[in-house]
Amino acid sequence: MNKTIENPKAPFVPNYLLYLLAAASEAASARFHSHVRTRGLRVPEWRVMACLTDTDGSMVTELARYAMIEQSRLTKIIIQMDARGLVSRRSDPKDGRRVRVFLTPQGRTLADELVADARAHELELLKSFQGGDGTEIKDTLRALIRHLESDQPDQADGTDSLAGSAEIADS
Amino acid sequence: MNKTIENPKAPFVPNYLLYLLAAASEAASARFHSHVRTRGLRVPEWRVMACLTDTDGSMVTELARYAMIEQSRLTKIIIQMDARGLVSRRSDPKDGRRVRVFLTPQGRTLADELVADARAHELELLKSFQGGDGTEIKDTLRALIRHLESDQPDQADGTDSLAGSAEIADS
DNA sequence: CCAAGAAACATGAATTTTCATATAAATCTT
DNA sequence: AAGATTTATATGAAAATTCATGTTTCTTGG
Repeated sequence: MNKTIENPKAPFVPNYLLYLLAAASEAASARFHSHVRTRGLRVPEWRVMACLTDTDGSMVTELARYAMIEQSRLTKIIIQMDARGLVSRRSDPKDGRRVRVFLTPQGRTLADELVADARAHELELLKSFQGGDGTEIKDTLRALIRHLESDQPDQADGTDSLAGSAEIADS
Repeated sequence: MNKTIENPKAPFVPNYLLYLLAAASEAASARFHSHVRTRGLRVPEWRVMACLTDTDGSMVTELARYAMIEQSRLTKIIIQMDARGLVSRRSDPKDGRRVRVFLTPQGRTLADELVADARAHELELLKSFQGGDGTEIKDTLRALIRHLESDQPDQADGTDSLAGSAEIADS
């Protein structure tokens, strides 16, 4: 049997790593995201709050990286959250370009509650999933993230499987 | 030392499973998603194409589940892709409510190319990551997805860590 | 010190996404 | 077989997101 010939019956998507990662992320988050919305927040807002519990007072650009939200989008989200009294924005006295974002007392209360809920949810999930504390899967994911972020833009041998011609499909 | 007391110095986000999953998914997909855009597709469109290489002719609702795209959004995406000549929509003769989606010849050409690129990218990634074929991480992700999809709506003991009061934060 | 450049945010217009609901076609009920 | 329900998709208005670029504030070299 020639292993280089693909089995025409084997579906692509359900065995594709990038799909599995996206699907796992979605499936794992679905319940908690519902809970977040129940508490009156959208998911990106929850991400901002969670990040601020770690790094209160960080600047917009830092927060954008940490929360995985594009900068101009984050700016708009933060402005709304400011208007709702969840965060406050103060320009950095040392550098007038920077805007530092802080949880308000009200924001912190909500954030702390949700982080507690998130921790509880995570514990239950890990317990019911494989009984442990998730060390294994977390280590794997962290390793993957580290590997991917340690830019390996091209193969050592110059191979670049993603550098074909770029005709776009137009009608 | 009391293990029930959280270490105030330990950041929440970078050790939170749901964050690790989302971050891993993002990081793993970033390069390939750029490639997809280079080829004139947006990410959701690529997802549709990839799914159709597996299940050409599926109905909108099925495709929505498979591609993890909400139905009304998918309908709009498909209409655009139809206008671009990438897919065609035909109503099911057996059931007039259903709309079946097919790759056009042009769409299939592009889809096949991108799936080949995706496979190559995946191989390189897995090889450079841990040398293997990804069996381990894939099995873990599949197990997690299965576990999450096998609805475990409540704990057997009635515990539901996500069922608090639902005051929303308004100004 | 000044000009040039860079960095950090903000903004606006075009596009997409969301959410609730409309429409249409099957299926079920009695 | 008519009416009620359910299923499948489409639609419209409001809201969010994207992308390119504007504005302001530092930084740096001369």
